[in-house]
Amino acid sequence: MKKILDLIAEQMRAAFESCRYAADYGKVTLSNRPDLCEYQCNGAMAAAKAYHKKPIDIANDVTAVLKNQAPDMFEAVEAVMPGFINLKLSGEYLAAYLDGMRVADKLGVEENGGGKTIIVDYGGANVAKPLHVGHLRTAIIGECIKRMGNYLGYHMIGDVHLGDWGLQMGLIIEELRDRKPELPYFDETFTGEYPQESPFTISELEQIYPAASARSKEDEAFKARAQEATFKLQNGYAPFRAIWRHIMNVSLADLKKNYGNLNVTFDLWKGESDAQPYIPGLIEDLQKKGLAYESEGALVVDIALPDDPKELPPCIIRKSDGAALYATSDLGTIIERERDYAPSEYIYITDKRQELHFIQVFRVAKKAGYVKPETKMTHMMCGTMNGKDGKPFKTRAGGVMRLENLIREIDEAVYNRIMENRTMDEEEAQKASQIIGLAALKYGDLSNQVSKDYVFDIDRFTSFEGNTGPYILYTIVRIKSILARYEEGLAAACAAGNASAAACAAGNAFAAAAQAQTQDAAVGADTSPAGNMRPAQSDEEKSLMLKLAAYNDVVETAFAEKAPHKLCQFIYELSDAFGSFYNTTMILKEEDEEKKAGYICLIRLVKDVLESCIHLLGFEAPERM
RNA sequence: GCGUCUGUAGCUCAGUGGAUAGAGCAGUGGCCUCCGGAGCCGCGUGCGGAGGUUCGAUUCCUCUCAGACGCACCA
Repeated sequence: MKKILDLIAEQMRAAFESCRYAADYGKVTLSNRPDLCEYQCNGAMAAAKAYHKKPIDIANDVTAVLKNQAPDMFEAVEAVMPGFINLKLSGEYLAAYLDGMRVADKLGVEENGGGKTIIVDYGGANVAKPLHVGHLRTAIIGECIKRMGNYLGYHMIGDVHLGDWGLQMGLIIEELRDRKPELPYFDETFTGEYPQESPFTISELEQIYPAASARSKEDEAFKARAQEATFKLQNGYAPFRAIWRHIMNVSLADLKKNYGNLNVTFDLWKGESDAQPYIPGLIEDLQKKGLAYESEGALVVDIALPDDPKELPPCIIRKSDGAALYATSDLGTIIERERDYAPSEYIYITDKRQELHFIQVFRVAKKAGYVKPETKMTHMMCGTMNGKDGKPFKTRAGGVMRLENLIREIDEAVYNRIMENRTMDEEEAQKASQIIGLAALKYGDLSNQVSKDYVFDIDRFTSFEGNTGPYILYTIVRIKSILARYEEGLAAACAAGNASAAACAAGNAFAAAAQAQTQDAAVGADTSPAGNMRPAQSDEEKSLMLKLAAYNDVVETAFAEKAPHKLCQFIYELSDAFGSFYNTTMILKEEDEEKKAGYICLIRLVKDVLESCIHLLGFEAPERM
């Protein structure tokens, strides 16, 4: 469906043109004075200079034409000093637009992605190290970007891009040697098949790594052994490769579980190790192209561009000891991705501290021609998650908070809130706490601008009041409850025989449609015949309807600007508009059945839009809370 | 030193080249013969500072102050 702003702007542009002004002045925006109008055009003021006329005269010319040109579209078209053109949409037009949304695929959001492939690199977990709060933001934001892109018709490929090739592997191997020297991996004379069974469980692994890491800081000899082991692993030493595969298997299963708990999934579980085969060729190629040269013993590539304000440090491709590093492996990964997917855009989502690294990698990739000039390469820089003290979030003891523990704390906080106010059986309360807790966590994060640091406040995020995830869910649950009662009412009326046959049929069909609606509200369209949208009867209803009509625009903008917080802001405003409407309108008590059906139709669309949005954000609503 | 990001209400955050800069929390007052009151409706204070561009700047530009982060062999 066309966006409502575009539909209005089409009329506005035509009106400017028929008054012999350039159509470009007919830009229409949402009003920033809702007390005066719903939409506005400021083009008359911009045009005043070009045509040497008073803005208000231009505005008057245009409004006169517009009124005749689209009499059914507007309830009011006004020219106001100094030259604003203020618009109010007609109730009929708005209702018809919402009816269109209701039955449209994806509630009227157009798929303009054209199936273009976009690779989203997010997550960035390290194998054998537990996920901690530092991994939270990128995972949540990346998942949302991926979902929005898919919804808009892009082919999004999410890659977790694991840190699976570093020193931590050598540390684990050597620690394992000391703990279990009897294992065949450490017997140099062993010639048989290495066991399929892993020599450690995930909980052992989680114990081994921190121990080894701590030890390496004090024990130089141990650290040297670990470095040696890492080197051997990277050069294909079979026993260590076997251990590495065990580490990978055990750790990956655990990571999948933990990301799963966050409703975060990846299409690819690639890692730095996958880039290794490309590195020798990469280095050779960069040298052959004359881009890489030796500097202070290392191999580097200059990345300067003519209009740089200041010279940027070159990108190091190979250390003076001959080892590859971060940038090298990211470039190797790009080569593989170009070969396998040739995406039209890359989106990397990481902590903002890596900005320089990505500037370097992007420039080398473009300069060497690994990535086409027109391919977009975007680095979404995330701010850090701080505690209430404004410093990076830590546990009470001052350590790094594990993600699992953070989630547990949130779920507990939500559980306590539920139990304060509701009686709910234990099992349902636990389940609801997890669903609501995830919403609290994700909404708390996503409602902030990506690039900014933000304060993580458990009490605020898990509050059921104000601009929070739980409040959004609460709105959805209330609507569900009303819809369920409406269905019951129809069924009861039918059974009692005091309703028309048509109403009964409508009721049954409505119930069937409700039943058929899938969990994935993001694609559901309302095909129930339970009445159509009706023109708004009150200011509250009109505001709600106007807000709904902005849905497709909001989703498009949120993705284009890579700004999930705009989606959050939208659903908060929509929930708020629903709250006002609900408070002033008796829905189920309405005696006029057609009117009532219209209300139901409206709130059902509100629910569908809200559910669709939270699905894009990456969480779901419970049935009750 | 250089660079990037960020300074908006007591706190946490939105926002725009245009009319009176918005929410939530906290504080305070009101609304239930009513569909979930975990709701709704009121009430106060603010664009770090100084210049410039513009008919109009919180928004764009320059300078300045403050904070966070980054500046070649970690990832």
